[in-house]
Amino acid sequence: MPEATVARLPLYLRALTTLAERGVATVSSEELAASAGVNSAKLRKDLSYLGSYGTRGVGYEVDFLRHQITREIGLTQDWAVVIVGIGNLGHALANYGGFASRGFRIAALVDADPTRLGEEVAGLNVRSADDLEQIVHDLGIAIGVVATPARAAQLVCDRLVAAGVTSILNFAPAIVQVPEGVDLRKVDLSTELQILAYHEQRKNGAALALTAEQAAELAEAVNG
Amino acid sequence: MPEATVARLPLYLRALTTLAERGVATVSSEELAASAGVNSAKLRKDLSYLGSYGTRGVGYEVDFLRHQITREIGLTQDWAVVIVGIGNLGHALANYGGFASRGFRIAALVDADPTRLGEEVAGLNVRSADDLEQIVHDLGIAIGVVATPARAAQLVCDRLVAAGVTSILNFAPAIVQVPEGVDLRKVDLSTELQILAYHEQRKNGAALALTAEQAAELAEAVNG
DNA sequence: GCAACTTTGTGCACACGTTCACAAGCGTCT
DNA sequence: AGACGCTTGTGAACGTGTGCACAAAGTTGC
Repeated sequence: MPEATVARLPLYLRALTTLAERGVATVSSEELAASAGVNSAKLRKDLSYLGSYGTRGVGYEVDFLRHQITREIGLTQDWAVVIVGIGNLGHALANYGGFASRGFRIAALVDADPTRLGEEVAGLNVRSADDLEQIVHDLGIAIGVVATPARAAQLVCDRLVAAGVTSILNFAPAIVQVPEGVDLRKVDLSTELQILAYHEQRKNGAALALTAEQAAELAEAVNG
Repeated sequence: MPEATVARLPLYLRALTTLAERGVATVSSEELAASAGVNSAKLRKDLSYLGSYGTRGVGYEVDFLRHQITREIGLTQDWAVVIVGIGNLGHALANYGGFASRGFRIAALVDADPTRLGEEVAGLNVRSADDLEQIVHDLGIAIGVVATPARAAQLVCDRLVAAGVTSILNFAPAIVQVPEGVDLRKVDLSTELQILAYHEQRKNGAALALTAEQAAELAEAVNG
């Protein structure tokens, strides 16, 4: 299954959940694509990787398709997650309700700052980073979320990997290296803003360029 | 300039900043690529869109290249940003130091909850969502960050756009539509985890499949 | 000044992802 | 039963992105 398709399945799943809550029983690729914000042909091709779960002339059964995607992504089981770094962002992540409702259970919170140990966040006690290996092992954690400062990110990832974690979601603004076989995704808040800034500047630049062109035309009109 | 290249420029910028702080004056594409975690050919092609700023046989001058990328992305000016939705995530974003240091100034915080109004977060008073249009206009805000619950996201985006915001970074787990000419990027925490879960499951599944294959081989060996 | 070495910038081939367009299949209506 | 309308699933064309490989261009050493 193409990586691009995998990245869109959660999108479809969310759209289907919304439809199910509204009591919709069947949906066409056109409708589902619209509510997921993608092209209908792309949606159909994506879904075709799961199998032929649609009915021609009718569409897709919402509940059935939802179950198929859930199974494909692996959300039928629940995943234990450890969050490392309980600063502002770590707090927000620990309290984020969207994880639990999608099969991700925050199993442990870890921080290196001794003054934070024992603090209760989202119903869990913050534990020492020294115990990271033990925690990962005891709770059978496969997914780690890194919300530490940039300088700690590589070390934390190394230790997570050494402890047996094979999937890491990194929020720290740092490039970290992981060995083959470990999946690493990164979410970088300021990178996203920088990409927006680039386009924003180009919008303004385009306006200025147009003005320059208009000025040139004007000059030509005056001189000609 | 290709979109994929634009998305990598902030990465290079960060790597260059790190090098500059270490006092490195020049860097080869090979070294820079390594610290940004990309292929060196890709790095060179990306940089070639900016111009021919390297010296053959030597490499790139760190400070100069940094300045060029900064200019290209549009970080020579600073951008006023409004954060809408001051919940857990909004708090974390408001306090995130990485924005200010990269030319993004949090100019206003807005929330719809009347009990939160006037609360001071990161040195700013939380203002009423009713004043959104006024705030955007008065402070010359071009970039909006949406950290509201999912159900409010579309309305907030509509109002931001109507007020003149042309770039939006959406953290709400909802698909929102924006008119042509408005840039929308979304950061979805649980989607990222779901993608990891998919690969995690496949790793385990692959292990099981291997076992099944081994079992088949074993069976054949026994029967044959 | 020239040869040897290093590194950039880029043409080209390939892989990946997207979109179009349409045949195949299902339900409905007469 | 057969014709008709609708929607899926997919082959094929297209566009974008990646990576190799090498000529061009610079530096260093003699």
